[in-house]
Amino acid sequence: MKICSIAAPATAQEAEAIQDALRPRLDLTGPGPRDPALVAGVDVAYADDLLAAAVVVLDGTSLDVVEQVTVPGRPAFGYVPGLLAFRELPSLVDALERLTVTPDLIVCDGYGLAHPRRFGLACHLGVLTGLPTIGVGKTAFVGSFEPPGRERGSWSELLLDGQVVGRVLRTQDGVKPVFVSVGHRVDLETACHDVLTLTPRHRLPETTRAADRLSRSALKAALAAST
DNA sequence: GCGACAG
DNA sequence: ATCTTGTCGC
Repeated sequence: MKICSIAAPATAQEAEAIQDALRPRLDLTGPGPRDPALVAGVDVAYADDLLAAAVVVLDGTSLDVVEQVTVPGRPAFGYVPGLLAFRELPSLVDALERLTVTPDLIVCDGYGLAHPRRFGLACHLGVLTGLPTIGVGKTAFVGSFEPPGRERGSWSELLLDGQVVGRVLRTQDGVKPVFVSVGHRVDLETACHDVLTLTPRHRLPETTRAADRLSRSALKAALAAST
């Protein structure tokens, strides 16, 4: 699939300006894909100045792997809270371009609309690919919230500046909740529905679990090959 | 001014 | 993200 490449800012100020310039291209019109046929998970693993980006496409119903791609690379930007996209997206876009199928939804590690400038990694990847995207974060980043009920499916609003920017969602009874926010072309209700479909027995979506494992093994292989 | 801070 | 042993639970 063809994807717009991400700009390479030299400074944090430039990076923030790029986010502000792209934010108007966001499509927050719902509802987006409910029970998508093909769902992609993306992740990046690091070791010193090397990295491995991975994309895994799953069948939305069986959750079986349909296709997977890995790409070795170098971090394009330091880790700066709020600017994660500039660090991870260059390599992830490379990997996505090598995909032979087009996913109906991309599940990102991290945040989307729940972001200081309302343009987290999931939003950025959505604008670049034109595909529906959502963000699923493992830890708190921005926004305030009350803990959701302990049962799977319980959720509470993630509020930022008086606006609902996401949901804190319990994906399994008694486990730590995850932070769901929309990226592009999906509404929050649909995003949470899809996350629950992707978490039949674990806290994290099968897409992120698969992408995480793949990126780590690819990094290990790249490390061995460079020796 | 001082912390906090996705991955 | 990554560095890391044993340990509790399904």
